[in-house]
Amino acid sequence: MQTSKPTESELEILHLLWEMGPSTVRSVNDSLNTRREVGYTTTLKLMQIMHEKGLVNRIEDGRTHIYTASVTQDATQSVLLQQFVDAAFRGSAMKMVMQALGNHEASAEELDEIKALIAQIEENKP
Amino acid sequence: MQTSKPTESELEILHLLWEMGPSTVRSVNDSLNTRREVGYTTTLKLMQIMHEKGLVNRIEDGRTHIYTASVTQDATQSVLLQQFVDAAFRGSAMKMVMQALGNHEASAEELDEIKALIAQIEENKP
DNA sequence: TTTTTTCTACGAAATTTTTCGTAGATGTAA
DNA sequence: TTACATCTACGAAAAATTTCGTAGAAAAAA
Repeated sequence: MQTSKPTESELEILHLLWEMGPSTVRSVNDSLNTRREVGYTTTLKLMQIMHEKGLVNRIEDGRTHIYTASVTQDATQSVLLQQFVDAAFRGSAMKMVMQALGNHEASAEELDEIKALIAQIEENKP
Repeated sequence: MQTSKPTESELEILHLLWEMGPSTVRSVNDSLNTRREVGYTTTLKLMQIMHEKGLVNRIEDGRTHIYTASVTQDATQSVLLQQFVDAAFRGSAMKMVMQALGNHEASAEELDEIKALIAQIEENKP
């Protein structure tokens, strides 16, 4: 069940749905507009397209529709990550990780988290 | 000097230029065609656009043009990575790294590399 | 020299993504 | 009830990206 890759705008909406849970077009549009100006029917159309693609579910509540993401954040990010690594790093996830670690100012806690994860991976395959 | 974000097709060509060094449109198109079918003038047009955007340099060698990438692989990947992390992980590079490490089967050597990098980062800011 | 191949320039078609206007239905306020 | 606000559906414009055809110049082959 390969979830189709969302476009950038669709991804923005997915993030809001993951964050806010079941939402109307109105509330999604309101949230979007705290970041940038978008017309209501623009958001509506996008969410209709996402529904056609199966990225979101919707139920009718009287006259309005309530939308929820039908793909999980983890699965979506996993697909996007894979495609990004292929396109930008020619498939080398490790090179990408190294670049990310190098660029980014990681806190001590974050580094500890990563070390713990690495230790765990190493345990599972000696 | 922020290098403009290349599109996916442009990125594909940049990878070839990074790999092959100075190249003609012909040789870039030949390489592309080992992966998928692309018309010669399609590649030509793309490289002309990339030249306008400043993504590549070119010099004339008689009738033909020789192209080279004018942006480095590291700088480009850095820009792309930043934008990808923003769009797909809401800015959390560490979450992305964790996901990448979790998804990907990393070899012992690769994990060692990462551990070394982390150790180095920790040294530089105690 | 004539023909054929190979190059760039250029414009525009085709495709994908984003944006919005309009219409019609339904609910809400006056 | 009438006027106004809000919702979906729909089509299509606008913008960004990708693709390719044609023309004309220059080189290579015949």
